[in-house]
Amino acid sequence: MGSGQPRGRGGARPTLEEVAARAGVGRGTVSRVINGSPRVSEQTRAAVEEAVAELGYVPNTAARALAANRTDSIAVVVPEPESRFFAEPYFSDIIHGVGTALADTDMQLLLTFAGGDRERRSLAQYLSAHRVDGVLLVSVHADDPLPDLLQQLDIPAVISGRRSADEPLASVDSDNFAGARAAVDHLLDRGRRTIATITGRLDVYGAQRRLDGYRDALTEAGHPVDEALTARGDFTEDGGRRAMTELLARRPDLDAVFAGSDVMAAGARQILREEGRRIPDDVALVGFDDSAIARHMDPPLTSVRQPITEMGRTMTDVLLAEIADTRPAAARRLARRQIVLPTELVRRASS
Amino acid sequence: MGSGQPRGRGGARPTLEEVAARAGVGRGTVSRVINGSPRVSEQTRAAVEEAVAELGYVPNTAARALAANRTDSIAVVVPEPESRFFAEPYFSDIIHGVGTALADTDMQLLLTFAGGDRERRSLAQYLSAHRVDGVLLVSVHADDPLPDLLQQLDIPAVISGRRSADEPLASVDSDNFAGARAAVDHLLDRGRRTIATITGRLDVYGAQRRLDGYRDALTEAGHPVDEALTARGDFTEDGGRRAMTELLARRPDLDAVFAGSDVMAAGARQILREEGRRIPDDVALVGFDDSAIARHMDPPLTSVRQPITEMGRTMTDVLLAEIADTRPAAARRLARRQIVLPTELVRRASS
DNA sequence: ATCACACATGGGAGCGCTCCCACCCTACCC
DNA sequence: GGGTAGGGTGGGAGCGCTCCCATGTGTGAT
Repeated sequence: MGSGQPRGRGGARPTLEEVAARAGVGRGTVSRVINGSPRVSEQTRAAVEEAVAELGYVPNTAARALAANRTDSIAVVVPEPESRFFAEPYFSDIIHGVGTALADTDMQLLLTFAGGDRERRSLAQYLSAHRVDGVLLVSVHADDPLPDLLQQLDIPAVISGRRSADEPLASVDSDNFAGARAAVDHLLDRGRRTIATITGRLDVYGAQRRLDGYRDALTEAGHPVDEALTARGDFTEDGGRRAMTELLARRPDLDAVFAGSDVMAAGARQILREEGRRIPDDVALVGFDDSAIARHMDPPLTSVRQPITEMGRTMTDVLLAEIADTRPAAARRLARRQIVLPTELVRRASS
Repeated sequence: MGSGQPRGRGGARPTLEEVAARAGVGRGTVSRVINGSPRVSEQTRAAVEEAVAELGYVPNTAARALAANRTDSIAVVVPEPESRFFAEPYFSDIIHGVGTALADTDMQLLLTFAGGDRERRSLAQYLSAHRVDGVLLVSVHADDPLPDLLQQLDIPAVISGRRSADEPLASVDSDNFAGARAAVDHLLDRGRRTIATITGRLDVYGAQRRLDGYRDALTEAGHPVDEALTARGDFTEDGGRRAMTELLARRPDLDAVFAGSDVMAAGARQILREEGRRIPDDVALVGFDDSAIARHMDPPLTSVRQPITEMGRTMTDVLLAEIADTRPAAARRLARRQIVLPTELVRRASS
């Protein structure tokens, strides 16, 4: 169909101007229709829409971005070197949630990879230059410069895994504290009394909160918190093994372990088995994340489920709201939302 | 530093023109320097680079895209409704590989979610309108209209998981055939003689190739292929369970199972255990994918590892090469590359 | 000294859109 | 009947860049 000389790959695509000509109206009117402005009469709108359909017109994003100074796209910053983020199921699920939230809009999703601190610093400039409308930050370290830079540049951003209790950026987290409490309460219910914990890296706020929850549950139940029952891991399987070995050496009488992640629980399980401890008969084991590992472990692992997909969706919703917010920067700053989503204990055979 | 009235969020950013003024040269010259053209004298280049550094200039992507009719970005199409793609470890690893390959370039990565066929159809138009420079297609069904549409629109694309032996698009796959052969050869080596297989959905070409490899290994070893030993799964755990139940009913004497995916192997394992068959003593089990599940299963699952991250990297390299190729469409079509990457058998306790 | 040519450079003309101002026309009011 | 809104509309003026042509400017051959 249609001839006209093709201009590069994909052939020529109709422009706003051509739609306007076809519909017998001006450029401005077509623009108004495309952008859903109410200031267009019903019949004009119909005529334009018909022309759009006939020509198969789709607006040119680049031109729109240039003229309107917005990109209709947001970026997810992927902390590349950290395998934890790429580890199951975090990454996929977050992205899935983001995708779901974005499906209703015509926003695009950009994936950017941040390496070390140097790269992160240049990334901030990069992001602002590319005029991404907003940024989703996941799994950020306490000393990461990126969040502050984004705030300084006044680029809307939402963080998952807040850096501290008073995170200045909008944030969405799961309730690590309550999740840990539920896990430990469950172990107490099961009659366990010597409950150890393997923590994640404590410079990750969420890991600290899980430890807090563990302590709180014990204290509230009237049990003293024995520091010998706390071992520090680093979210890796190997760290889980080391921590478990340590715990067993310090307190051979322990009868339960709450691990700050499923992966660490897997490492712990291996040591427990090597040492001849039966799960759950001798030692009950509970993890955190409810990843695929938990379901397939032997015995299947009781774990605290985080609503990760929902976190991705919520983050996106919050970000879109921030982007849409046209009030002055100060007002926007005050309105920043800190959202905490509930966790859920999934009981399986390991406890 | 600098005043000037800010224009929207993020403040005003320097333009090419300002850099040119600062360096005392014309716009064209700055453009040449930015884009690495050789037709600039050494000292002019130095002057421009200094001005760029002083001003912290970063080119405006939208303007560049509009003027040059290219976007410096590629899209990964995510087949959203299929959980298989989001399942461990495919998605993360592919993306990881793509990110690695993109790190050396200044290309951006766009994630687009394709729902049903309708959405996919409109997506093609969308992609061409957004002027993505190229598209990465993963996990495509035999009857997906998107690949053909992309070809029709002459948008560079690379597919992973080719649809058939004569895939017209450039493709990158792992060697499913050889991987399956290696798995079955390994079982034969172990002295197993009644080897069953659980296939994935056979409208996925890779699943068919795995079945082919299974048959080929048996035939070559002088064993007849017994159709009763082949059961069809669908890549899900539940499908694995159903297939295993079927197989056990048909051939209670089987002594090994080659599953077309780790997830299906997990399902099979569950049935085997319920039926009182010990792994590997009574029945040896081998999976495909070498996912986290395989490492954490009990006993750890022997599995065929696919170099998924490398596939992502290779796909991206091929795509970038296609984008850079300026020859006429016909010549480009002829040069399309079909790459097959080697798999590797990872031996664990299940066999 | 003259011509030719390559190389380096400046800047006009757009890319396709949004924004906004000016304009027109049709009520509606005094 | 004239004045006044105000909704509806057209189109100029950019957004910041690349492309390309025109214009120097220096070098070597004639």
